[in-house]
Amino acid sequence: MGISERKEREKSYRREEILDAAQKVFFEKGLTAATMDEIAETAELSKGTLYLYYKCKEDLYLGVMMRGMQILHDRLADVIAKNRPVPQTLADLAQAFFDFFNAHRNYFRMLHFLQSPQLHKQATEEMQTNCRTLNHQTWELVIDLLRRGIRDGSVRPDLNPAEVLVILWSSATALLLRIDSEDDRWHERFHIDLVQTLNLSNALLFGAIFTEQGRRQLAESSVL
Amino acid sequence: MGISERKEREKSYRREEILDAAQKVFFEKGLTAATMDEIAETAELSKGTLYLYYKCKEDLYLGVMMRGMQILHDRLADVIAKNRPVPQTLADLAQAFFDFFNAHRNYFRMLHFLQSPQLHKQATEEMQTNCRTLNHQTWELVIDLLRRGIRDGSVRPDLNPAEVLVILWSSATALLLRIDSEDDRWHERFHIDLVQTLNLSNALLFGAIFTEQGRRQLAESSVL
DNA sequence: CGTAGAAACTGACCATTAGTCATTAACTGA
DNA sequence: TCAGTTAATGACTAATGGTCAGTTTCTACG
Repeated sequence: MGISERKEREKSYRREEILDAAQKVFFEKGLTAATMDEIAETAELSKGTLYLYYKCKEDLYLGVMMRGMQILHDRLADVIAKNRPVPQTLADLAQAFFDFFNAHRNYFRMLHFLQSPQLHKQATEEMQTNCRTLNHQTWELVIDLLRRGIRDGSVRPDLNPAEVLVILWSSATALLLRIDSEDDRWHERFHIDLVQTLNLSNALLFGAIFTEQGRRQLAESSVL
Repeated sequence: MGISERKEREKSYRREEILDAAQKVFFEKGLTAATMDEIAETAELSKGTLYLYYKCKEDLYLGVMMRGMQILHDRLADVIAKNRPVPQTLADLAQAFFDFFNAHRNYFRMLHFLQSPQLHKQATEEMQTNCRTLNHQTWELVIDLLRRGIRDGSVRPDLNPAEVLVILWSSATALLLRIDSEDDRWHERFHIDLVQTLNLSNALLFGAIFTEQGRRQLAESSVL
């Protein structure tokens, strides 16, 4: 019978509508300053209704955050799907991450929520698991790429791909975070441009994880 | 006249007592879950009195955080004061940071507060400035060391010391943050030990920023 | 139709808590 | 001893996350 299906559709549509409202408010105010009353008003619903669809404020936040994670995942998957040589693909991934950072700054700022137990402790286990699963999927994409690089001789075979991933990912996100919040200060105080520093960091790490052949491949394609 | 001086002493002593109480509560509960009432009770003062000494909850938090930053600063300064060769000193600094992370986990967890405008926006400008100044001082220590390394030929002269600092600092803190909150998950899911990964990260970056001579120096002293 | 029952929705209400301020207590100096 | 200053108090306010009894809307069936 089609009615229960329609109900399901409406229900998940309503969930998305609520996320739309939450996103608007979280983007403007951040987690703490955003209020459930304002989200309810933006969604043109009563506060009580929000709680029929999401257990708590933090779950709403994670819901919005997952949209951002999905966008990032898709962008990176696109890059990998192009199937260019591994070294060039890694450079493209770094660029895609940077593009995501610029195009979706508000989502980027939410991504660190998962990192701090202090903050996400209140979210439901289920929501946290959903986020982490998506995270892991994205990481697996890159790990697979690194494995390919090891097989084709462009990535050092003595390195564990998962270790390489977490090193690249951590240093990139840490520097982007600084670019987001401290770029001016580093410019004034130390006369450096953190975007340039991010490129340097990637160059240093790429140089360290590629084989001689991998470095040659990257240099050739970068020259063009 | 000695009385006004004694009053000053008592005032700053009281400020420290309040920080002691705040520290205890923040360590146990974190910023959000800690309440001013509990801090007041722990300090055996009324809540109103807290606000005579600190403008807001966030200032108290930053006050406690600065204690941690000072400890870290002192540890790193100690290492640098030993005046070992630059490459070995950098390795020692990495180890000292890791030791700080282990010995003062609660302080470490507070350090990321400054990074997120969402969070520290409410703290007074003055308190934020104090924190950043201390931060800069610590960074200057390392930048000076890197300059020395460039002069003595152990660090690549084509790199900007401030850029090298922020790369090393960011990747180290980012990995420590993951070790703190995600070590188990990385172990289970990807079968890697993030502490080992941190060492790998440092090794890769050191290899990339040292000259041939610097790498030799490090290898020699590490062998011992 | 009409109605019983289910599902969706509401907003007044509660509990918690950051921050305030009029009042009180303690101290100082003459 | 006392006027004036400084320190401390805690009842109070406003804001806000979350709840739930009651209302409305929808569905299925006689």
